[in-house]
Formats: sequence, structure tokens, C-alpha cells
Amino acid sequence: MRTESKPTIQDVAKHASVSIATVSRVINNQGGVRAETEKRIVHAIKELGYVRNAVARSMKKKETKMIGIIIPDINNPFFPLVVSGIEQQARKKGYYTMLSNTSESPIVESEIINILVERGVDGVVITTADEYGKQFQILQEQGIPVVALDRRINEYNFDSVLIDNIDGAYQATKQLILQGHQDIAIICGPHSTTPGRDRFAGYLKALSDYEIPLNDQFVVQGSFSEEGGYSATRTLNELEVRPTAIFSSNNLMSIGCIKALQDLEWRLGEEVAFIGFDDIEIATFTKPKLSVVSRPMNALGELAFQLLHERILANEVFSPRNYLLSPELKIRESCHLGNIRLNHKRS
Amino acid sequence: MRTESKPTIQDVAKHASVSIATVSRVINNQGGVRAETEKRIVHAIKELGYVRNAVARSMKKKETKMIGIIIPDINNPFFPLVVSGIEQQARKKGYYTMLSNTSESPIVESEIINILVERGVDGVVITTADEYGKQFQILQEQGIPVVALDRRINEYNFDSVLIDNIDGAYQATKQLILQGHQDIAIICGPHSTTPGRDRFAGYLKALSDYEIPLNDQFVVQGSFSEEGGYSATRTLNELEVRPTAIFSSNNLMSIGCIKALQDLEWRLGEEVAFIGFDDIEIATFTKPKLSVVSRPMNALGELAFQLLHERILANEVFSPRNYLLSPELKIRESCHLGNIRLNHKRS
DNA sequence: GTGAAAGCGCTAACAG
DNA sequence: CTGTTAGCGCTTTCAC
Repeated sequence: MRTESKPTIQDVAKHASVSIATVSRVINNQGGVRAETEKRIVHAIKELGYVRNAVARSMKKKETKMIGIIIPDINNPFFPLVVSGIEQQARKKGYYTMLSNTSESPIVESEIINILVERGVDGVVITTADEYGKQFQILQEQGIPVVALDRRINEYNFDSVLIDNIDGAYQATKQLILQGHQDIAIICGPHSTTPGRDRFAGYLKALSDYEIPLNDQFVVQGSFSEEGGYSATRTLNELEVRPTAIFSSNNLMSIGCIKALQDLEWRLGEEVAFIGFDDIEIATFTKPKLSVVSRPMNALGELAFQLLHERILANEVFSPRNYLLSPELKIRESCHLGNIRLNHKRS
Repeated sequence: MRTESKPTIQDVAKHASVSIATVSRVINNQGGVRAETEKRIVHAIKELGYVRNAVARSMKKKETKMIGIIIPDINNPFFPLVVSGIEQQARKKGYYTMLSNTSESPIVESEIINILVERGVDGVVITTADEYGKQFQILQEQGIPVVALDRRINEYNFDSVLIDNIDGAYQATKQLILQGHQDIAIICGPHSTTPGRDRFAGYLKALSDYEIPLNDQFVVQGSFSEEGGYSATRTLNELEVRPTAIFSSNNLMSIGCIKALQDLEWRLGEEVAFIGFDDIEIATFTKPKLSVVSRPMNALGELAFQLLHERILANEVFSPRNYLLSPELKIRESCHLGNIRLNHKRS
């Protein structure tokens, strides 16, 4: 039912025999219009099926009440949870959120940033796919408020809401050590990302604090994906001396790891202990249940929006705020090995 | 670093000593500009940090190259997967997608639709939270192409891409029957939704085809959520005669159901068989592995965008296309009961 | 209370 | 090849 062309404020004005200025007043509830006139206008709006054109409006007002959210992987359940937190707060303050997914592609990310800037979003919350990229330049130039979420953005002074990844990994590794493990492997994420690097650092720190020498063979790399965790676990399985415990750096990797364990018949909880970064749905369905490092997703999102909002409202420039939220170690069952003996070759 | 105010095409023109028309030609790669002039303009653009204002542009062009995607639950993994399919196709055709989440709230949905219309999206793909609502009126009036995805929209002639829910549920139930089950319970979703109703219909049809009388006690209701599945399962567990098999209508409900089974120590695969609608991550981590009805998420999304795109491009009005994709039954381990005896009181 | 008119930044004829 | 100009639909003074 393609109508001729959408009715404009002009049409409404004509229909109600008033000027467009008066119609505008009514549309925006500015008052100062005689009740009778208003009624006529409201009637005309209904009759014509008029809808205010937000594009034209933004053009005058120089604000869009839209904020962009850019995430790297919509299929990683972590992000939808964070997004919910942002949305919730944004809605309260009358902002509309546009969510975009880069699928970890710096190119796509760059395109999206450009589109958002062109469309004049009032601010953006981003978990970047490329910490060192130049794609943020334009945001900075245009003076658009940005909050970096979960992944640091180097060389730009944006606000940030991050997780203390070092601490999280440290706690997990420490827990494993206290359970008597010495041969602890880590499935690392890409070192090109803050979380990848930091979680490795936390692992290292725990080993060092408890004077356990680092065994290079127990450090395997992968992308933050199921496949990454799967193949890393296979690698680990082929070692002459297999680790007695595995720390996985990311939720998707954990899934891949557990799948591999099953496929390889490398018995979780009997032959190998496990702690993963991020809580996952399957954690309580495996046997034994998985111990994990859990992040406050909702809080992360809420805080991010709050910071963004403050900056949108602010007139002056002020220095960046950097928040570091603490993850929580959720000990379930997978981190100790019952009565099965550990290798302890080195002790 | 809030700049004075963003540079416009005017500023660029002045800076390069040309007219705005020429700048516009360069910006839009329309050619017909002397190389030397172009270079000067490009230089000016760089120098000033100019970015084309898409708001103003859309205002002239009457197209935004944006399509809106509205989903009811971003935390249900089904939707991100569908969204990926849409995004992928949209990107190929030069469209940018704005994703919005209604959290199953008709009110929020209505607001979002209004915002999208005001912003002049070229089309919208929607999985509605309210099949019978009036919120679509505005889309129809404005002649904005709409594709209903996964949930039918009644009383409006939009294109639709749905799943054959009846068939999916039928297959699942039939499978259970063929395994020898007679006491088959169904955990239903809300009857206010197409999937809720249709899946129940498929269940009914299978029972009827195999001449198994319907037992009202085996039909329990719940919302499409983990909680819904959990409490429904508890209800089932309290029956004097418990079912020997459960068909769960939705992925989240399946998770809740399995959790309840664990908590109640109602042994999956021994005391009760299970098939769920939608494949879920945990399906292969439970013991036994869960049999499920699986939907082609990606195909669903791709097709939806394709239909939308055709309509955006079309000038004439043509009648709605309705697609019904078939789900696939993935038989794993949870639908037979090994050598445990079935009730068979009625046989 | 209401209206006239000046743009917001851009595109697209239409002239040169 | 390049410039002039007329809007797109709306908000917002400034008059009446």
C-alpha cells in the first residue's frame, strides 16, 4: 500500500488551516497553542497518518538520541548479556540503541564506525576487534563520546570499562595450584587482544608466585572460538606428559575444549581438571560441573552507558575514566581431581 | 576534543576554492571532475576532517540504506544466529542493519517501530512480540516493506519466513511414539504466539495419528524461558503417573527442563526420554545427548533479507510471499529409554 | 496564540 | 568540467 508520498508537516498544516510552526509546536508538546487549534491539528495528523520525520528533525537539532553499540561477536553469549545492560539504561534515559556486529573483522568495524558517525550518533560503546587500529580517529576528530568496553583501546583517551583479566586468570590458576596441580596448561586467546594477553599474564603470575616453572608446552594458542579451544586441547592431548589441569581463556574456547575432551576420551575430573574464563550455559550440565571465572556482564553494560551518557551531556572536556571490574571465581566441581593421582614429576 | 562544529561541504568548498556541487561530485564518486581539482578537494577533506553528513543526505535522497531488525530476545541464541544470516546478506547489498531487542515487550516493540519509521528505515525484519498488535499499522501506512520472521503477523499482508512448527513438533512426537512411548508430555510455549500454538498442534496431530489419547495432565504451559521449562517440569514430576517422555517447545525451555530433571533426580534417558525444539549448545554435553528439532537459522535470516530487498527495490505492489522452511529432526540419544520399562498402563 | 521566514547540509537539475 | 540554485522536512527566532 505504497502511499503517494509521506505526508509532511506542510500537509498537516494545510489540512488544519494553520501554519507549520503551530503544527511543530503541537508535535513537540511545547504548549502555547489554543486547545481548539490543537484539537484540529491532532485530528489532521491522525487523518493523514502523519509521522514526524526524525531525519529532518536531527538535521536541525544536531542530536539524534541514538547511540551505537559495536560488538565483535553476536553469537558469543557474553555480548548479548552486556548489550542488555546497556539497552536497559539507555532506554531509561530516552536513548535508542543501534547494535552492530563486526564478526571480529577490523574492516567491518571501520565501516560501521563511519556509518555511525555519518548518521550522527550521540555516542558509541565499542568492544573493538582491533585495539591498535586507526578507525577511531574519526570518532575522536568529530568529538563523539566513546566508551571502550571489555577491550582497551590504545592511543586514544576514551573512557573504558574493563574486566580485571589478570586477576581473574590469577585466581583460577591459583585455585588449580592449591588443589595440588603442577602441570597446568593454558589455552590462550590471541595476544593481539587485551583479554588474550592479560589472562596469560595472570596465569604466569600465579605460577611464578607459587614457584612453579613455566612449561612452554602447556601454553597453547587459539582464536577466541570453539574451534580454537578444540584444537588447542588436541595439541595438549598429544603431549608425552599431559597436563593435569587446563585453564581456558574464553567461553567459546571452553566449549571447544570440553568437546575435545569428550571426543578424545580424556576424562574431565578424573584425568584432567578444568577452569574456564566466563560462565557458560553448559557449565552446570557437564559432569563434573565446570568451575569458572565469571564476569558481571550486566554491570559492565550499565556502567558503560552511564559513562557515555555523562560525556554526552557534558560540555567541557574531562579526562578519561577507567574502570576495572573484578570477576568472580565460581568454584563448582571441575577443578579438583578426586582421588586420582597427579603427575608430580617435578615435586 | 569537541571541535568547534563539524565541517560541512561548504567549508570544504571554500577551502578548495570550488563550489559545493563539485565537492559533492567528488564525495559521491560521480566522476566528471578534473583530476587536479579532485586532488585539491580530497586534500581539503583530509585537512578539515570532513565527514559527509548522512542525515542531510538521507533527507534529500529519501532512502537511508538502513534496515531495522527487531527481535524479541537477544539472549536467546536462536536470534543472534538468524541475525547473522540477515546481516551477511544485507552487507553484500550495501545495507546497514540496526538491531533492536524488545525483550518480548509489546510496548517496547511499538516504540522501536515508531523510531525506525521516524528514522526512515528502508525496511524491517521483525519477529514480533505481539502478533495481534496494532503497532504494524504505521509500517503499512508508510508503505515500509516488512518481513515477518519466525512469527506470523496476522491481519497484515507482510511477507513471511516461517518454520513449519507443526511438522517439527509432529516429527518429534512421532519419534517418541515410535520408540514405544505412550505417556508423552509437552511443555508448551505461550498460545499467544504462532510457534506456541503450532508446536502444540503438531504434538496433538501425532498423538491422534497414532491413536494415543490426549492426557490433559501431560500438557503444561510456560513462557518461552528457562524458568518456564523449569517449573513445567516440576509440575510434570508431581503427577501420580509421570510421563515417560517429554517434548519441550523451545530451546530455553529445554534448558530449564534439563536443569529441573537434574535437580529432581528424575533420570534423563532412564526414567524419562526427551526431545526439544531447537538445537542448543548443551545438547551434546548432557548424558545422554539430547535429540532435537533443529531449525535452519542462517537460511531463515538470509531468505528474510532477500525478500525484503526485493520489496525495497520493487516499485509496484505485489502480493505477499510466505515461506515455510522445514526443520530437521536430529536424533541423538535422549529419545529412547534403553531397557527401562515404560508405563504402558493404557496399552 | 499564531505565522513568516531563515536555514540545517546535502543532492540534483540546469546553466554556462 | 564547474557553478548556481532550488528544495528535502523540520525547528526556531522574530514579528504581528
